[in-house]
Amino acid sequence: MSSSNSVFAKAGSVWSEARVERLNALLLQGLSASQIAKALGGVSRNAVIGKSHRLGLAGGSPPSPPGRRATIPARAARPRKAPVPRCPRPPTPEPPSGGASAAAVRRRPASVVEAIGRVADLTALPRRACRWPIGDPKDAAFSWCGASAPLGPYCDDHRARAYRATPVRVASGRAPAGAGRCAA
DNA sequence: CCCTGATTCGC
DNA sequence: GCGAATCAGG
Repeated sequence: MSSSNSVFAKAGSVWSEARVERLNALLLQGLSASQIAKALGGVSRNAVIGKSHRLGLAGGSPPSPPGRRATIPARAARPRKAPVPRCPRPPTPEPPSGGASAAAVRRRPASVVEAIGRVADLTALPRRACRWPIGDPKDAAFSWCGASAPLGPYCDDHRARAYRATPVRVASGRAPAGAGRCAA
């Protein structure tokens, strides 16, 4: 049974857990696929989009902001080789209930820095401060690490999680939003 | 022409 | 599952 190599994305894979975390964080911030792609590095914008779709964070077509697609998804991609009559697409059941989804609150900043400036008041985070997103950016309690990160965008603790695919979970799990603070 | 995301298919 | 290619719109 040589099933497909469904080896889940782990350390070593393109999308490690840490990578996916960043992808989610940046996506929630409203960064564009290209921005995220460049932020992560090594991945193309299409890769980011594809991954976001697989994660279930399929954009959401923000109709409000100027530009950025506002069309129906009933478009057929290029006929690569054969028209292969696939199954008819379901009329996309709309789950409008519950709270606002990630795509519902996404904004459209021009850059990461801009996103940081608007989401959280990081006026005190000019440089060498850990930029690890804590909690949901859309949450009022959202905050950034802010610990000393002289070697990179993240502090020692988060750097390990960002660059290493080792999900070093804290003893009691993850720190709750708001309480996210790195011991400087 | 630039950008964006969405979709599909092949690997 | 991942990503290039392509489409489509602003």
